[in-house]
Amino acid sequence: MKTFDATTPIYLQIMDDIKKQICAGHLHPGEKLPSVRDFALSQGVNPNTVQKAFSQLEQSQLLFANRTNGRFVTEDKELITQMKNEMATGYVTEFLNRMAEIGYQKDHVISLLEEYAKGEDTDVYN
Amino acid sequence: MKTFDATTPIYLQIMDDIKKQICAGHLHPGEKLPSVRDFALSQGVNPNTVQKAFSQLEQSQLLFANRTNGRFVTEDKELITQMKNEMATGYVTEFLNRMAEIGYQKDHVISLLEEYAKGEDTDVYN
DNA sequence: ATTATTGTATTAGATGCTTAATACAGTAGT
DNA sequence: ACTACTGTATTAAGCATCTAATACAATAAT
Repeated sequence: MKTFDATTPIYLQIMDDIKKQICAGHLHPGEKLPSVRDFALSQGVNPNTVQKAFSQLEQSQLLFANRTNGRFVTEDKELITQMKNEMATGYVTEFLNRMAEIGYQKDHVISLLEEYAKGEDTDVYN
Repeated sequence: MKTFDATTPIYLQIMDDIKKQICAGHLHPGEKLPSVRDFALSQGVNPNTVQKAFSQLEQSQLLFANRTNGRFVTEDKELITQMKNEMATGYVTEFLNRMAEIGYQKDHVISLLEEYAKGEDTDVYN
């Protein structure tokens, strides 16, 4: 049972979660996903909402479906690393843009980040 | 005439824009804002949408309204710097969380950022 | 005083997201 | 063959957002 941000469509948040889990390696290439119904149950949302998220991820080749066998993560590792890079650069540019919009130039941003990096270090992967 | 993200309510985007402009110093304490109608016209949205955004910013003390004289930016500079800090730390933590979620620990993030910082430097303020 | 401009309120309709309740088709497991 | 599970599709309802068209109240400008 996850909590969702009320200001963003749930199906988009589900898509984002799955993409992140694939990027992070928590979902492996070829791995089977829960069924639409099970996933909906576990997230506390309607199966239709999950179906919408899954089918859109399928359109972008990240998932593929066997008619009655279930849905699986793509086995195209190249596609996955590509997506990971795109998401990373997207986050970076969005972050720098936002910081610039409120008056922080890049030097300040980096100093700020270095402080935060010293603070805690709760990384598990890599 | 701005462009809005189709996946986020317009009134929230307007609120965010104004908050950023106040943080960046593009809108000064006590400065008068365009009228609801003018602002709506300039942004290509409905006056009701602007009214919603403005009135919510008023609730958080960032703006105040004179019944028929218009709307103005708060003159509480302390409040503004406080908001700026909150937004900055919010952006930083959100950014680091996102990067961690896709498998980048903080060391990598900083290296990445330093590359981007070298690339371009289009800062105008500070 | 009159006019124009301000914020504010109301009603109605269109659209997208979400839920709910079903139903159908294909296939793995038995 | 039968059962259970899979993805998929459809219809209806509720809700928030957005737009549109007005209207009212208060005041600055004239």
